[in-house]
Amino acid sequence: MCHRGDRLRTLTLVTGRPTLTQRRRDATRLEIARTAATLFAEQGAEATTAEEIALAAGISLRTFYRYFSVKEDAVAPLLAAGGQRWVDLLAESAADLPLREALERSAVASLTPADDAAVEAMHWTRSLLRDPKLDGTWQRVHAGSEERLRGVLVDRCPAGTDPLEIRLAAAAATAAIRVALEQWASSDAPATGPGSPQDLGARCMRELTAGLGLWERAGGE
Amino acid sequence: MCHRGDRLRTLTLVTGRPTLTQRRRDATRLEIARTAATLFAEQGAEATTAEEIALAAGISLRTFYRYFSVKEDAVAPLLAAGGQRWVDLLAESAADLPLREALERSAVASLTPADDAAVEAMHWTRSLLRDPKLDGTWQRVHAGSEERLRGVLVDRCPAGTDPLEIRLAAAAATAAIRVALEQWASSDAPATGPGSPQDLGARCMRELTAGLGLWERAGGE
DNA sequence: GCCCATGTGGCACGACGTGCCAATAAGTCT
DNA sequence: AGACTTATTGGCACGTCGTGCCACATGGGC
Repeated sequence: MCHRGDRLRTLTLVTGRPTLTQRRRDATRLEIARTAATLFAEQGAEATTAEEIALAAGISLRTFYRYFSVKEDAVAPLLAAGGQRWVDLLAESAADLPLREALERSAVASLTPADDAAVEAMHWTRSLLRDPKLDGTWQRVHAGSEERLRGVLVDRCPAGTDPLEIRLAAAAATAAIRVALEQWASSDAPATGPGSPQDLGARCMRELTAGLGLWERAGGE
Repeated sequence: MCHRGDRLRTLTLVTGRPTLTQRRRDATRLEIARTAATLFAEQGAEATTAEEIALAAGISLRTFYRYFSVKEDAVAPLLAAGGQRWVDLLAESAADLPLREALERSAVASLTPADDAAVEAMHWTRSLLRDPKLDGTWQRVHAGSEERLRGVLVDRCPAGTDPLEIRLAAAAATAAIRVALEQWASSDAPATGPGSPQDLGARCMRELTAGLGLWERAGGE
């Protein structure tokens, strides 16, 4: 009745950190993701076989499919990192900041590359976004972001807020990020300055969230 | 130098109608789609093989893949019909009607079932929408709608309108329809009345398009 | 009748993703 | 330390997917 897994899960609750093995899993996940991103950028996702990725990452094909259930999803951790950062920033943002403001600020912040590595990551993202085979993965990543965003919004809004309004707000904000990144990826604009993701993101976010009814009822004032 | 295909294409331009063979193709396409929808609704897309659909539709597996490049896309014509109707209605709508109004009216109209067959079609749509395997197809259908919508919007806006604004308007409107239909599909609400697609659609459309800058500049006053 | 374009079926093939089992690595307990 | 349990890995086989290729049928224009 008392399995080892339970104890580990308890440990996680106590220390507030994932297990060692769990962190190892995430590390290899990331390593596979980087390997896959390189190959996808070089020759396209279509021409890259799952076995190729697996061998390049130093694992067997079977193990690869234990980390990712679909070949294209191998780059999902990379594509999802930005969105993850976004909702994390929002969740940590000051509670007295108007929600709409907080939403836009965290979005812009997450779209602003902090260092050279982040700039490079954005250029990887661009080439991945241009690959039609990775469209499905890209959509799935956004669906995930939207869902997590909804969770955060629920926490910041008074209980009993119309779920549809929250859903619409999450959809609008996610669409803003999506359009901004797709627009940037299809252009030749640099990673910073006019035409950059944070520039487009701010404009898109402002327009798409301007008419939402959620702000009136749940300002967070 | 003068192939038969050229003549047929010319014919199409003259009569304004698709070729006979083209219409036949579309007819079988629809028949396959209906067959697939039935099977998917019965046993789920996962458990349905492409060969099964093909045989049930009276064609070979090889021919099936000449009509649809992906198994799940076999139901795309059904899922796309509503969106198609939507942008068609918008394109035909009175040019002096304010654009935002026209957008909402055509959306609601396309979401309102005209007869019993349409009601039944909506219930099919619901069960298809609940199948996680069909998510990708659903997204692709919406991407297609969004693109056609952009085309119509470009026509109705003065030349030189900021493409980003048009893109945002198309994204917002498409998101409204998507959210409305997904919300309805995940509920038990009937096809008409409160909680129905046209009810939700109107609310979603109003909120999501309220803050767009496109209307100020291109009212169609 | 012939001709040519298009649509169809059959077959083989590489790739995908999964179930299963045996071998190994990692972590726990005494 | 050693015995024991649990998680992770690799290998193999299997069904399905989607495509390239070729041979055959249909159907309309000459």
